Amino acid sequence: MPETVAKIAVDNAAFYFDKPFSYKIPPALREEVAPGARVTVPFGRGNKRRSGLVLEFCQEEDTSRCKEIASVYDRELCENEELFKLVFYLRETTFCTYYDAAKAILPAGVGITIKEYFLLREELLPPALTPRQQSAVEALRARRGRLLCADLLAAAGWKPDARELRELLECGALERDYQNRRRYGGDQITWAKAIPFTGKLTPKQKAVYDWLCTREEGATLKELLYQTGVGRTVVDNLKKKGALALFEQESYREVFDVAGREDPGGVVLTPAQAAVYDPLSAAMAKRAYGCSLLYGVTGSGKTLVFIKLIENALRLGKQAILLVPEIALTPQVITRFKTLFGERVAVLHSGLSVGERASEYRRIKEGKADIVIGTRSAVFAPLRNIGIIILDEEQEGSYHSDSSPKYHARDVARFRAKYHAAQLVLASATPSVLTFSAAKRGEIALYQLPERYSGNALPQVELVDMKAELASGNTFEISRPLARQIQLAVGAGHQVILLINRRGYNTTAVCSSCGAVARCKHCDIPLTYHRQNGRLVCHYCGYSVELTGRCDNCGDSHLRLLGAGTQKVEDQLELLFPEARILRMDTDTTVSKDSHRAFLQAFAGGEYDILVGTQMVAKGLDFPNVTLVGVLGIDHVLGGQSYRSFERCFSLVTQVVGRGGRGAQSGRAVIQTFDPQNRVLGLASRQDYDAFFAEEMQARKYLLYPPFCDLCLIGLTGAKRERCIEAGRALMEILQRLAQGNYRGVPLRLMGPTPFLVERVSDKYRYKIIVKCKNNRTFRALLREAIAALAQQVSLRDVAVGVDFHPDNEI
DNA sequence: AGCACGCCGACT
DNA sequence: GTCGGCGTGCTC
Repeated sequence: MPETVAKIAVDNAAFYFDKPFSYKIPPALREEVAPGARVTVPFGRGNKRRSGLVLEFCQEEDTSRCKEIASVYDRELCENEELFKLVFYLRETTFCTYYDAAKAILPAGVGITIKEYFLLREELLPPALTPRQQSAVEALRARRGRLLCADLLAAAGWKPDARELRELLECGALERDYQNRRRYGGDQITWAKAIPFTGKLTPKQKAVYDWLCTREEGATLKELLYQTGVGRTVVDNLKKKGALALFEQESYREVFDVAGREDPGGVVLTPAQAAVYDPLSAAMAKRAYGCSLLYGVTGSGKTLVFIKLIENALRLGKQAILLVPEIALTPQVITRFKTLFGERVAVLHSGLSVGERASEYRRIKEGKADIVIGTRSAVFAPLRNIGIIILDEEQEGSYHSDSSPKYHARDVARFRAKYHAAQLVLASATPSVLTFSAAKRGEIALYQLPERYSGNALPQVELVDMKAELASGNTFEISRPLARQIQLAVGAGHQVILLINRRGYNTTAVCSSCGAVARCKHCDIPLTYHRQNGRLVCHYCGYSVELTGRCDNCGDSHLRLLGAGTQKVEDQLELLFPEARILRMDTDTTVSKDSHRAFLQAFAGGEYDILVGTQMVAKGLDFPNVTLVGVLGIDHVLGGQSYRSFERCFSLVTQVVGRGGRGAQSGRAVIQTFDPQNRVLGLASRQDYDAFFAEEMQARKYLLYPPFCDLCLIGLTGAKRERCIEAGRALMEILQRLAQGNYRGVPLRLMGPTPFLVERVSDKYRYKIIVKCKNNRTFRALLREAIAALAQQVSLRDVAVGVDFHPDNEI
C-alpha cells in the first residue's frame, strides 16, 4: 500500500548530498505540510532536529525507514509558486543547496533557531550516579527537569559526547527535547554597559572595563571588542563578575516620513528622455518579456525616465522593482520616490531592522505597496504582478552575492521578468562590457541618453603625473596641481570631494631592520593599521593585535607605519589648508550609520569645505556646490588582477567625473596617477565609452574573456593545503575525462588548481580551478557530475567544493 | 556539513 | 584500566 511522503531537503547539507529525503507526514500536520513549507525533521543517527524544505509529495511503497516530520514553521513559499520555482532555478544555476536558496529568497527574520533541551525522567534514573551525573541531575531538578543542552553540559562539565551523558540517554533518564524559536537575532545588536565595580579584575578585564567606563551610554559589543582587542570570553567573564551588563537592542534605522507630495504626472520628460520612455512603455503595454539597456551618460536624467516608467506600470495595474547598488540607496533617493508615490513605495535593504523589514515585506505581500526600491536582495520582493524591473548602475559588483547562493541580481531579475512577462531595464552610464555587447549584438534592446540633462558641460579632467611630483620632491599624497585646485575651489566658497581608493591606501607596519611586514596569523595578507584603536587589524578575518612597535620576525623595535590611509591624507590636508573645514569619512570607522548620514547632511549644508572618503561615501551623492573632485590611488584599480579591472576603472572615473558640476557651476576633476599616459584613464577622462568598449572587446576576444566565453570558478577550501591541491587535481582529471567522454564537444578550457589571490583566510586554504566555458544546462550537468564523482572518488572530508559563475575578483 | 561509531596512544 | 584523539561512513 503506497503512502504519501514528503521529499525534504535539509539545512546544512553539503552540495553533493543535498538531495531529497523522504519523510512521513503525521496526520496532525497534514493540513500544513505542502511543497514550499519549511519544516523541522529528525535527521541523522542521533535524530538531531534540523530545518528542511519540502520539495514535493511522492508515493512510496516502502516507508519503513522513513521518519516523521516534527513541525512546520513557515509556509511563505507554499503561497507563491513563482518564488518556489526560484528555489530550483537558484540551485540549478548557482550550485547552492535547496535550503540556502530558500533562505536567500525569504526575508531575514522569518527563520527559526532550534533550541535543544534535555528532559529528566526521574523514574528511570539508575541507582548509582557519578559525581558529574549527580550535578547534572541537580541542575535539571532546579529547572523543573528541563534544561538547555549547553547549560547542562556546563553544569556537569561534560563535552557533547561524554560517556556519562550517553549512559543517561541510553537508559532513558535523559531525553532530548526541541523547541522552535523565532529568530530575531539576525539584526539584534548587543550593547555593553559598565556597572560600578570594585572587585578584582585580570589585566585584560581591567583594560576592557576601563575603556567601557569612558562611555557614558555604553558601547556596542562589536565596538568594545574592536577597541580593546579582546575576545568574547573576556567580556563574558566581566559579565559573570558583575562588572558590566549586556543587553540586546534591535538595530535601528530612521524611518522618515515625507512631508510634501508631488504628482508623478507632473514630471515632464525632455524629448531625448521621451524617446527612451515611449518605446519602453509601449513594450510594457504588450505584456511580453523584454530586456533592454538604458545607456545614459551621467546627469542625463535616467531617474526621471525610471519614474515615468514606474508610473506607467502602475497605470497598467502592474508593479515595479527598482534595484540600486548598496552605496546608491540614499535617503535622497527614497525621499524622491516617496514624495511621488507615497505609501505605495516599499524599501528593502540590509540596513533595516528585522521589524521594519518584516513590515515592509508584509505590505508588499498584501499588495499595499506596488513599488519596491532596494538593494540586491530586493529582487526577491514578493510582488505578484510585476510590470517592470529596473537595475540602476547594472555594472556594479554589489549585484552579485558572494556567499551562497552566489547569484547575480540581474539573472534573478531576468527570471522574474520572464515569469511576469515584464520589462527588464538595465541602466548605466558605463554599462558592463557584457551588457553593452549584448545590446550591440541585438540580443537586448538599446536606448540611449547621450546628453546631460542640465546642459552643463562635463567637468574638465586633469591627469596629474605623480612620478613627476615625486621627482620634483613632493612626497605628499596631495599633488601640487590638486592642491592648487583645492585652493581655488575653497577660496571661491565651493566644496571639494577627495576620493581615496581604499585598496591602495592601507597603512601597514613594516620592520625597518628586517623588512618584514606585519601579517595576519590566520590569513595570508598584511595587517592594516587602525588609528582609532591603535591596533593592526586583518580585513579578512577580523584578527587584531596591538601595535607594540616590535617586529614579530626579528624582535627589533623599529616597526614603521607605511602607506597612506584617509587619516594621513587628512593630516596633510590640514597642513596645506589650515583654514579649511575638513570632513573625513571612513567605512571602517565604527560610527553608526546614522552619524554617517548626519555627516553627509552637514557637508551638504555647507558646514565643511572638503570631504575625504572612500568611494563608498561619495558615489551616488549629489552635492550641487561641489566643483572639484580629486581621485587618489586610481592606479590600484587599474593594476587590479581582474579581467574587469579596466572596466571598473573606467566606470569609477566616469562616475567621479560626472559627480562634479551638477549645480550651476561647471566642475573639474583631478586624477592622480603614476601612469598618466594610460589608455584607459585617457579614455575615461574624455568619457569616450565607445572607444573604450571597442578596445576592451578586442582584448577580451584575443585573451578569451567574457563576453566571448563564460567563466566558472570552482573553489576548493580546507584546513590543509595539500588536500586542497589533491582534490583540485582529482577534479581536473574528472573534468577532463568527462569533457573527452560523455560530454565530448562541450566547449571547455580548464586552468588550475591554483591558489586564490589570498591563499589562506581564517586558517583555511583556498584553491581554484578556473573554467572558461559556455554556461548552459549541459555544462552545469557536467559540473554536477564531476563534483559528485569527486565526492565518491576522494574523501571530501576536509575539502569543501564551491562554484561561482561570477568570479570577477579572482580572474 | 555534523554526528556517532570504532580503533589506537597517553595518563591515573 | 579509561579518556579522548581523529579516521570513516551515513544521513529518509
